[in-house]
Amino acid sequence: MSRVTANIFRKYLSPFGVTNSQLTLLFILAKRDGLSQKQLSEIAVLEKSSLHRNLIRLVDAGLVAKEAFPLIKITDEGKSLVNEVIPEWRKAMDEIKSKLEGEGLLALDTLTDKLLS
Amino acid sequence: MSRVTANIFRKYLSPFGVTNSQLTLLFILAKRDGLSQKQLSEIAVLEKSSLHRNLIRLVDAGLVAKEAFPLIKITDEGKSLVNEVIPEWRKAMDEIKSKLEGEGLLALDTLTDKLLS
DNA sequence: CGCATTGGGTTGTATATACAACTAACAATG
DNA sequence: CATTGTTAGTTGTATATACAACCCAATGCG
Repeated sequence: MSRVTANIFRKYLSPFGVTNSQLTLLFILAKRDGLSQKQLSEIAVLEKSSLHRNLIRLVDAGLVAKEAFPLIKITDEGKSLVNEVIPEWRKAMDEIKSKLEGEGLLALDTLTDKLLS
Repeated sequence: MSRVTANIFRKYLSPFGVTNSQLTLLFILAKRDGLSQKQLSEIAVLEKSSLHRNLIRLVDAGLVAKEAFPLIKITDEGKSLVNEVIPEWRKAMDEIKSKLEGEGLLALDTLTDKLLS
């Protein structure tokens, strides 16, 4: 299920040049800017080293800035991107939800049955 | 959500020395042995190159054999492992389900709201 | 005041994953 | 029969992720 949903997100997000994880971080910063890596990693449920490396890519892309180190801030460019992406992100969520619901209320049960029957 | 669930699986599976993905493949082969990589990759929704590399690790671990190449077969050791692991795997699933249900019927909605509010 | 402890951040390493490019082998058709 | 075309499998590369080990700074306590 992780792979299926990640594939759907990727399909909708790739035109924007951001990955699934990167967008999650941008969403968090767009809502509450100026977090430490520690805080970000807790909110995103992302190991601190993984977060660290994601940030490198976001800074390289100019979507996030470490100027106020140790605080992490989203740039104006990052904010614009978030706003542009949201409609496509919603489409991805809709596709995921219909896929999950289409296969029974809790797709996990179905998967369990299929795997362990 | 992918990270949260992967972490739960990892917690229960690590004592057995298999990863989440590897176990999925073993489950599939335990149910229907002797598949081509192509078939396996379709069933597991796993890109063929990713599958290829997972198989290398499974073969190294002696859980899967490529003797009947191009058919992939689970070894007796692999089958035993699957049987040993299933109870722990169920515990992981239970923990995941209670986490999902505990946060509202479709946790995805909650997540959406949290992220985009 | 100095040493120890703690905690955030960084780096090393292994696995996971996808996409793209390639190879090899088999098939179909002129 | 040879050339072409398709397809499974492999390899190259970039990102994602976790865990473990580290470093460095700040703080606390003897």
